[in-house]
Amino acid sequence: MSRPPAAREAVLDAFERILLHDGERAATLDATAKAAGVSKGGLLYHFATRDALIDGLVARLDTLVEQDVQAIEAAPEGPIAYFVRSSVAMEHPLDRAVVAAARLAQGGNAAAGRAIRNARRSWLEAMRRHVADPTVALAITLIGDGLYYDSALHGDVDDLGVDAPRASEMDALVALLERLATEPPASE
Amino acid sequence: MSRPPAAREAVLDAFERILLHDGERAATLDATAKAAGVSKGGLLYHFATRDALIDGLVARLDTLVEQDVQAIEAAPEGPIAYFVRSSVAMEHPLDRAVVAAARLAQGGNAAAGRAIRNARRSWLEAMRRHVADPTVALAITLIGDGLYYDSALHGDVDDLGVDAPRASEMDALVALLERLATEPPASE
DNA sequence: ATTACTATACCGTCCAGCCGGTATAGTAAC
DNA sequence: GTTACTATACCGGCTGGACGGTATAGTAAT
Repeated sequence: MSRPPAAREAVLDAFERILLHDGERAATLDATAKAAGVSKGGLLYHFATRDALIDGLVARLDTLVEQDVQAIEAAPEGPIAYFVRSSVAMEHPLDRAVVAAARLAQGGNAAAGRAIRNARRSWLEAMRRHVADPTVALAITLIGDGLYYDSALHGDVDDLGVDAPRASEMDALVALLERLATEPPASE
Repeated sequence: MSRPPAAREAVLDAFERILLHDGERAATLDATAKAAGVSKGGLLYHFATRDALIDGLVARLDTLVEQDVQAIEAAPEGPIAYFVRSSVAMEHPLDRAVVAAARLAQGGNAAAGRAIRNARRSWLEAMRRHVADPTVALAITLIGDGLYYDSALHGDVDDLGVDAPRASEMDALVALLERLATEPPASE
């Protein structure tokens, strides 16, 4: 084992970045290699096919989701606040990986689809563990999905402006959901 | 006008269908023409460029959204139930157009992005008109987005199975949201 | 005669994947 | 401690096919 691979992670980062910013159509091998500062041959050394590249990103997502579920359990501000707020934080590696994988899943890639479904299931289960009313747990995860969807519509990180929830709206939303979670399951 | 155009709508339908089912990468001019049962020349007769095709779909979405907002106001089951339930009905022309446009928006198309933002704004405004608490209105539209996002992850119409909300869950969700909407704005 | 197409051939560009080559570093015989 | 070899990491040019778009000649409904 002679040289540590420098290109591998750089390629994965670049692929993710292009998927976020410009969509799947733009995420070609050439564009990815260029953005990673790697030759095309170098890219293909690590990922022999485009599908292998996708698999690499999916593997990264899987581990990040696992970590996130643990973070939800351990969050000092509580699981609901942590989950809802983290669904709009597009600087976090997890959120970037989720949106990138979602783009690939929508392009028909099976592995990416499986990874996204797995993530959603993990989150729903985590919420169910902390919220008595399963309907409230469902509502919370759906709101998380909605926030992801919105974030994903603005390729750019800046200008979340017009329709993305403002800070005060997010505060009110978190407060509403936490109130619902502590209330008795109420009328059925 | 000597002959009514038969291919135009067929092309738009096919383009939408491929976008839903296989993603933007698959929605090429050749594939669209073939799926519409139209020659490539015939497609290009109506839509001179790929962007023109997208504009056609965007225009269709705009009118459907306008109609939907009126339907929300007039819905006999109430605006909330109508809005939430219609966000998972992927057989409706509106929902198909929304998801198709979302795919294009994520690919970086500006017109599609504008149309999606316009739709979201229209729905949020409609909910605000019918729900006293603006935070509840926001939560409802986010849940709508989340349901769209989920639907969009299954390219297929069938097999919404595993993680899509079941009928009973949807009933409970609608009941929860309607309870929230009629309750006083509560603790602030 | 105008409109709405079909069918086919073609062009330049882009893309996925392949391949021959190179650079670097560790291994080990002598 | 130099020589010989191997493995890993990467470069960059190439090819065949697909894609967006153009062009043209012809057909059929109104």
